[in-house]
Amino acid sequence: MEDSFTKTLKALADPSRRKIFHTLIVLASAIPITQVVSEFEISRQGVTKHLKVLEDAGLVHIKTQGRQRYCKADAKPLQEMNKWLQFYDKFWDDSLNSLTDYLGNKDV
Amino acid sequence: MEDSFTKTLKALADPSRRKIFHTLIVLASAIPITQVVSEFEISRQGVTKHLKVLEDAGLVHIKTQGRQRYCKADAKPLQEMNKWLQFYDKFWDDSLNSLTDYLGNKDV
DNA sequence: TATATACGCAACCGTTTAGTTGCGTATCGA
DNA sequence: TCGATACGCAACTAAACGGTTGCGTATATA
Repeated sequence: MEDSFTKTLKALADPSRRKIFHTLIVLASAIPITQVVSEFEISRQGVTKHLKVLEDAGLVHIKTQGRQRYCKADAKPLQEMNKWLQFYDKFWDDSLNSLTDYLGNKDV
Repeated sequence: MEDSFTKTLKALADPSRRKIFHTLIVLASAIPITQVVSEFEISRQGVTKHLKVLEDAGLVHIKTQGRQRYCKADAKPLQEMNKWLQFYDKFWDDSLNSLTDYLGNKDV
């Protein structure tokens, strides 16, 4: 299928999903889908779809309890993103120092 | 239109574009589109489209010189990504300490 | 001047995406 | 047991996406 990192990026590339993820992670506790829906202007099915994408990326975990499905955010997949970024931080300040550090020519 | 952060994430959510970006940034110099194309198995127009998305996200800068268009990667938009991530690193180790740090209840 | 090179633009195609509506069903409370 | 609640599943739609092909054109070179 698709690698997990691509899944994570795709999941977070949508503003609605970022909002849902943010809401859930700040809430820090599991809440039923209906309650998630009440925070947004999208339909229940719309939110459910977004939650599925987030769940597929491991950014949200859902467990059923009775007739309710509790959602909880999980930031772990972001670690991979952070790791990915760490490679590029050598480049983003545009300074020759960091670049030559990467290239290993510290004497230049 | 679309906010810059969403553009950045969408641009990088595609594996081909990540590869192009990576190739360009490691190369550290501006190269013509044709040369970029030669590194991949996608058609020239495919690569051009990807470059346009990357350029629109500020991850690549292109300048014309004669009949050639030189592309150069720019990691600056990644800083915004890094900043975004920094908010969430409080959550990804799952420890109560970091969470309570965020909540400001250091005495709990 | 003729030819090759390096591109842009536009059309097209199949797939995915973001979102909706409709309907069915399991669970809970009165 | 009956109605409300909390959902899933499926179908649908309009738009975007990743990629292609065809054609036109400016620039460089022989």
